[in-house]
Amino acid sequence: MARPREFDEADALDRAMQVFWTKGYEGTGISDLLEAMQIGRGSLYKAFGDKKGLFLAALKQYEKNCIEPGLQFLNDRNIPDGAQRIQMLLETVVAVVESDNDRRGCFLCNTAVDQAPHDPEISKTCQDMMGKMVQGFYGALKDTTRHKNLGEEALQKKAMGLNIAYNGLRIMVKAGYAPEDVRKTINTILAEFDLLT
Amino acid sequence: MARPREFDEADALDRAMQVFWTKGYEGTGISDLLEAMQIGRGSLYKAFGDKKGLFLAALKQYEKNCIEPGLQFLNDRNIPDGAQRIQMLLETVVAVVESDNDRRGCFLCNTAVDQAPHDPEISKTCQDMMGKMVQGFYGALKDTTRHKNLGEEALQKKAMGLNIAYNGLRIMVKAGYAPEDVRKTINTILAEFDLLT
DNA sequence: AGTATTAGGAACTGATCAGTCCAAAACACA
DNA sequence: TGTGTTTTGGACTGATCAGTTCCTAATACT
Repeated sequence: MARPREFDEADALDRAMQVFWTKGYEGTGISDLLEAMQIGRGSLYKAFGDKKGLFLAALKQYEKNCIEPGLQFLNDRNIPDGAQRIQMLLETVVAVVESDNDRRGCFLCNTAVDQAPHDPEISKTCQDMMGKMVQGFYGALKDTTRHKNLGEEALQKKAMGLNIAYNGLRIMVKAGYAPEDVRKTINTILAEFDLLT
Repeated sequence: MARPREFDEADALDRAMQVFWTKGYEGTGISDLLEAMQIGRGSLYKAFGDKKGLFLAALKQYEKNCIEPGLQFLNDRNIPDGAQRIQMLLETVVAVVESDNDRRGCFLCNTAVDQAPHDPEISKTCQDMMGKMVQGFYGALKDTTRHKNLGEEALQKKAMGLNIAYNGLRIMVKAGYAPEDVRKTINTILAEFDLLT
């Protein structure tokens, strides 16, 4: 018995995510969001509370749209060798630069760098999401012949190491390095972590 | 034949660097800078041009104050084993958290993430500075018994790999991870890169 | 002392910031 | 066709943004 919402919330959230991802939290104005989301001011504040609320919702949307598929890929037994899965995931980092000239990096990493230190709620969300990434690497590592005999703790540590390497690669891209340099570094990482196929 | 400057430029730059480092470019207002630098608006604009000019100068100051000493340390033969120098450098990343609860991370990494993609001049500066970091790791690697027999290219690649691991560790700190987790990851990195002493 | 030149600082610019308010609009139900 | 409830979007708020202007202060040189 009320007026129904005229916009699709998930759709609007996707657009908001893209804006925050591209311009960062501080770099994004409410007007940028309104334009991208194609909704009015009142609707935004009624649906998401305030800027930070919308940002957190967008971050969760990133988890659903980008992190979760990554995890599924890292645990996808259709590619039997986990090392190959890891290699393919790392190569997406450079692929998006080459195909779309997309240097926005990882929205999660970006947020960890520029917002997590200033807000405990965002900090906690970042740690949770990074924890999931680590578990993704862990799952892939368990499916490698070379490491399946390692203990659980050793695998966890290696997974954490891979995750910070992944984050570092994302920074390298944002700093502006050429795709071939990034690719070379990916190979180095794979070699050092004993993941060359 | 003119009025002399009343403030010390390097000193003011140090303070500006601290503010930008702590709050980021977008998060920093001119008023924040004026308060920290203890100078007036006119002086700031006369001496540094505009906000971006001041930021670039502060970034250079970071290079001089923080990057260069790091490079010297990585190449300091008073510690004969390069692997130990690398270990000690990585441990400073967690040490600043434990002693000062300083989670500002690396000003260079922060800038690469949130400003480099939006400004070619900053992008270039970031790449230059990261290149220096890589050369620092390279110098240390050359002083390790285990790797001195590696070819130059292999050493360069390993140095680049260490640099992105370093960047990843910085992100981990900013995300809010506990010092013991970071320390554990440092050990993992050292192990994977065959740098355990 | 007088003059040229630069530094300093406060008042001011228009633009933009996040957020609020409110009247009109659109629906469900009676 | 009312009536109650919620959405909508534009007008508006005061605060802050980066940057300019202009007058005074402080020096060096003649």
